[in-house]
Amino acid sequence: MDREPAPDNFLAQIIAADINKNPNLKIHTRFPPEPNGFLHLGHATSICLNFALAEKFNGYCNLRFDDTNPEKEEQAYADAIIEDVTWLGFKWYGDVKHTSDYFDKLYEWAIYLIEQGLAYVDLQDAETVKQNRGDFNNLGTESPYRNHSIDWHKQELENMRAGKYAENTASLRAKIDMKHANMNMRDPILYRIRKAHHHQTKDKWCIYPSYDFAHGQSDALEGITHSICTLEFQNHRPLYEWLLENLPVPSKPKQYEFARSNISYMITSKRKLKLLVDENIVSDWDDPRMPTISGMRRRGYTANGIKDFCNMLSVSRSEGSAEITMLESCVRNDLNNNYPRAMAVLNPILVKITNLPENNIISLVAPKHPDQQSMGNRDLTLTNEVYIDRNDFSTDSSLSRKQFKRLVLGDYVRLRNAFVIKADSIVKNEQDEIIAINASYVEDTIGKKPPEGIKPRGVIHWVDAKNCHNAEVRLYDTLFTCPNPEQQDDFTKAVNPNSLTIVNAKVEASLIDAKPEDRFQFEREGYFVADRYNHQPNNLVFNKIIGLKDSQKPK
RNA sequence: UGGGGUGUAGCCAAGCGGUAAGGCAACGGGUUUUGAUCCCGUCAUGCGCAGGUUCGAAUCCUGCCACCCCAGCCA
Repeated sequence: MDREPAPDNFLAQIIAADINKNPNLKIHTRFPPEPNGFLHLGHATSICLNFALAEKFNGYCNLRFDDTNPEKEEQAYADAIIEDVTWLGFKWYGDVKHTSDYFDKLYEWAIYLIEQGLAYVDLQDAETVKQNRGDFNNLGTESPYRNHSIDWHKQELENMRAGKYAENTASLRAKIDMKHANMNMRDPILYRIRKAHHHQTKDKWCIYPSYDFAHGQSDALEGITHSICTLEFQNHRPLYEWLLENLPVPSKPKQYEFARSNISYMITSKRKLKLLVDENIVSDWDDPRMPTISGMRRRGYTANGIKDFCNMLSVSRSEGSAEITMLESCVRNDLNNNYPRAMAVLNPILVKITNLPENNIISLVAPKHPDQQSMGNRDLTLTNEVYIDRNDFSTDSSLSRKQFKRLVLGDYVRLRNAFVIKADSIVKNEQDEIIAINASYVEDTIGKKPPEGIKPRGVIHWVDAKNCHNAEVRLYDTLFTCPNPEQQDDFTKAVNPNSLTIVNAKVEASLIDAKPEDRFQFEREGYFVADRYNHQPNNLVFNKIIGLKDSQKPK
């Protein structure tokens, strides 16, 4: 349970050194999602990193929506992101921020740059701009508008803002170097025309700042000290710094990049995730098989399990793919330590205990957790009819005790939290299928060792057939059959046809009190959660979160 | 192809010139009324490769190799 604290990652080391140099430094990070989709596991690592770093160094972490592209963004996504971050258990500093909160300031700075001779309006269309940028092997060529007068550029920027130009026919560009080896420095676009409705600024603007022109300045405006992003932005850092250097910004944040890991058997490409939803391969973005935060939540993964995983992954600059077993281990660990046990039979077969009177009801008390008495107990009843799992019974008496620690015809087994029984005979239907087992119980074995000579093969779970509930149980497996679906030519071909199986189970009586999102370990089966949306007192629905670790040897 | 990055066990990863942490996985064994948990143990003469510097190199130098990112008015 108590893992070694992870050693400081390279970012924590950088921050520690910065604080060492300047003891008054107040660390300020930020998580800056674009509200254009649902958050997934990849975002979780970024969230955990930013919030954890701020907390570790007694600083702050902002939540800022990077909303510079009105065509892709929606308030509904922003709302979902807020819900996810909150569910993970993080509290951002102050109000939720938006890059769009700074549009006025950004526009002012655009004019400033023109006045400094460092930006210009280019009236070439998008295609021409692209052509003239050159490529890895060919230098770019300067725009004919590049050296027009400052006043001309100021006027044209005003014209852009006033809506006098169509989309892609004019843009504001930084005047840097069309021969730069870094393509991002070849007079990057600062403002482009988008005649679209923005979920925050409505119809106030028809020109929008690019990511590059907005991000660093927003960081500076918020007093961000360490601006952490993923590796693909490395090539943007020189531009990030160029802008902060040439603008009268109130602070000088520093950008650092880290590698975001892929996880085996998962995809985190937004486009591909969307395809799964659109093609009805999954029910929605929060389908329990999805790697989205909301999907994992509905699946029953715990926020602490996910956070432990992000911590365990650590932070580096080398990209790779983590095994899903790491995530599962963290989730299982949290679930094992902190959630109560119950019994549920997924594939029931009736056992009649023939030496127990018909109307006899035995009351039993079982701990909710084997090693955490503080969780208390639960009540169970036991009558002459119980259900056990079909897989826990065999007529093959040649099975060794080691191979099959369950009920075998003619042998003994203990019913978990109850007495020892012996299977005496089976009942078959016309199709020659076993429909019931006749058994007898061994007296005085509740909470006690059986008498000499009686050695139960093992312990199996059960539910009282006369006092239990039906429940729909949804069993999940990985959404993909291969470990690297993202690398496949057609990832939909790797979709696991058996990623969802629904069974009708019998669950112990106490589970009638389960509330949506309550989690349990169904003993010997795994961890389950009452479905967030479909579970009701008159319609019990449980999702399998994850199985128990199973060291059973292959037969 | 020009530029920017990264290579330590099956996977993630520490290591910052003094003789390879930790976790996941796997495999042995012990405890156990969950084939779980828990506990013990095993698991890199080796750090992408080849040279060099040094008493000493995963760490420094040189040269290779592999992989990732960049040629959106996306972020």
